[in-house]
Amino acid sequence: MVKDQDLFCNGKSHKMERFLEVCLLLLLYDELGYGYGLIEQLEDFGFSQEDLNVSTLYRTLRKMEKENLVSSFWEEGGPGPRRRIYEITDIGKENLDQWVRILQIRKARIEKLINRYSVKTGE
Amino acid sequence: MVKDQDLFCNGKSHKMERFLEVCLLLLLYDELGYGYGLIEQLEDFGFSQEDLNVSTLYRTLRKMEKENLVSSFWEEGGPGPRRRIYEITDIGKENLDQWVRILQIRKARIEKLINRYSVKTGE
DNA sequence: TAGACTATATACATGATGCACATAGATGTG
DNA sequence: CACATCTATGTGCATCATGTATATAGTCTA
Repeated sequence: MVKDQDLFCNGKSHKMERFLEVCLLLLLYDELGYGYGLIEQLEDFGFSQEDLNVSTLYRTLRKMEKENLVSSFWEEGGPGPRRRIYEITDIGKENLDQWVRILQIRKARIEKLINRYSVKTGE
Repeated sequence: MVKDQDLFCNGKSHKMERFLEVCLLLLLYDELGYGYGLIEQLEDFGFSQEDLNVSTLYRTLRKMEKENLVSSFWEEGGPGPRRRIYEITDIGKENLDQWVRILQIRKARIEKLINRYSVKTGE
């Protein structure tokens, strides 16, 4: 019983479909970024270091580039291993705008459900 | 360009992971229900008739029963084809409670992102 | 009795994500 | 110099939730 609850509340259920993608767009809207470096910045959006899957991060960035939401280039002469620097495109900015609208709808739907539940359980 | 936008905003992107499941738990928390009949009630939670996938609905209910979140029985002597009536279990109620907590976290994360975006775009 | 409607369900495909592992250059240490 | 460690990027396979298409079967109505 306790085991199942633990499993259920282990943080994996907190994931939201394509939320990472939107966060990345917003971060890159501010400034250039590269995969490994974005990990820290993602903590602000509720992604813990353990939570966040590095493979998913890189895969997502590559996918976003295929869809022309971001573009990338190799950093010249920085310290350490070379970095692929990402930059948001105009299409990416439009896309972000649409995502925010979608998230507003999601938020409203969640709010409605929470309210209906709290009414039932006696506020 | 317009085609891509249409594709992006066609409602499919409004889906939220396992949100249907939580809505079903809440509806069955109120009263007994059966698959086909629940479709109408789901409109309250932002599922349009077109949107909502009947296969997904039935599949989800069966899955929930396997996990002992709901139990079911065949209706006796009602009108029309026989209905499988679903009922929430105690485990289902606990589960719903946990889901609501998760949704509160999701909501907070979405809010934070929306706020950061609107600050950037000039409120 | 033929067709439409109600109702439930399965088979196959897709898309997002997680886990494990591969690669490779940079840096530090004995 | 040799070796381990850290930074950084990526791929292959598995899983999970969902969508599409289709199957089945009883009921109601013209």
